[in-house]
Amino acid sequence: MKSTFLREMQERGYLNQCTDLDKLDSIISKKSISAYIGFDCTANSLHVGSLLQIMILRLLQKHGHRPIVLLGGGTTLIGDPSGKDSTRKILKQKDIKKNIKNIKKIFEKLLNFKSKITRPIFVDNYTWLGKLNYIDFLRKIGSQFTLNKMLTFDSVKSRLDREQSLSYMEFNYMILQAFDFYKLYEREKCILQLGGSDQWGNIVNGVDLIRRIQKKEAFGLTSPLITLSSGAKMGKTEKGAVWLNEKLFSPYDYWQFWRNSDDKDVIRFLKFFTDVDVSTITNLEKAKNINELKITLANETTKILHGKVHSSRAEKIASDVFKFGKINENLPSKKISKKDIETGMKLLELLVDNKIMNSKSEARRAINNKGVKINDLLVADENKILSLSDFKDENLKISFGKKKHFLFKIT
RNA sequence: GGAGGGGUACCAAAGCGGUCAAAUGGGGCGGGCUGUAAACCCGUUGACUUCGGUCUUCGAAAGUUCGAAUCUUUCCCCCUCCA
Repeated sequence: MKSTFLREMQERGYLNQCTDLDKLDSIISKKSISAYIGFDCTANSLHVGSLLQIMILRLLQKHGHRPIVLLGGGTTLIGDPSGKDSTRKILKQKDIKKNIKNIKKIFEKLLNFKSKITRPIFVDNYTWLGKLNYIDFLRKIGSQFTLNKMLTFDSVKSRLDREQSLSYMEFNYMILQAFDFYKLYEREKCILQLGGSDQWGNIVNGVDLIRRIQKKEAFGLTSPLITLSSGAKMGKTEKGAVWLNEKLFSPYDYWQFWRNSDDKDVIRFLKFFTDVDVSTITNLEKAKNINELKITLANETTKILHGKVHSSRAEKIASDVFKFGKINENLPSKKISKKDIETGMKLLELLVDNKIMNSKSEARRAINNKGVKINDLLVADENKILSLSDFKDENLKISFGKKKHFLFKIT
């Protein structure tokens, strides 16, 4: 392969399928191009499930190409049926707008805005989808699609095969996504659409549409869907999704998420989710033991998203907590008033009020299962009432299990 | 349109008048072992509780009964076969 971009894509394991790899390679090795990935705006943050796609955008920049981030303000109003059993709830436009704003902030942290050539472009497809004229659209775009072919697409077929209902609205999704690509080709000279392998069908439609209307060639390139070695989908933990927004998922938790990776995933993840050179990773693999590698993984991934300060802080907290069992000042901490303690605060209430536990029953259970510690001392009494003597230097560390620690400070 | 089968907790699946807050498996959580890993073993898995109990839950609603996840009626949804 000639182009540095595709070569690194391959080295890192990002390549799954391409409409015409050789031709794309020869174009991309000669000049800088624009490529786009579409993101769904159903939630007000992206989670690790989208991270691979973002890494690909970063890689584009690294090799001198311009990423286009398409935020699907229009298509989210419709809902992509790919890979889904049932129609998902339809969001209000107001909520989608809010989501777009928040998601954009994540990209601002992850992408590079310094170079003029590779500075990302943000587009919201509502800009053009929102003002489509139905008749014009059917005549110009709808005429290019045959029902015969549309019915063969996996996203459609699997629904129909299982006799799950598929609304006419959702059925149109693929046409809209194809139209997006066509629009971006027109507006930004975007000749490449990237995406997860589940997007193959949608992407190919866009490539076809550009060929038919513009008589020009565009390309589609997909990356594999990443699963954990356990077979589970990436990005879910006991706490729910691993969000990229620090308000929903703290840098420390994010660091811990990577630190807790399965042994078998570590090298793959270093290639997928860090900027470390593949050759360096190969050397690291020999030089470091698996736990050191996990720390490298956690540091590198956290650095990319939250910055160096947060990543080294998280590492410090972790080593204090796990290696030395110390109370680290930087643990997520909450304040608690002296008065409340003096008047007798129940441990159960503290646990539930601070969302450490979801209910008092759950908290009771945890205590009875020997899972709750105060300043590293096991709590035996489920009805324990906190007193000032439980505090050590005005600090109260509550641990749930071995990994979750919370700090309370008296004020 | 006709015939049959089914909707049970996070998921799968048993229960088919009281002993059912509901077997079992998976998942989750906690403990043990370890390396903040995997595998394995143990415990736990509706809520509230003054730990006596109380309240809510088996697709929805109404009913029979001292008593219903279990029986009856109506409604909604899903699946299989035939047309």
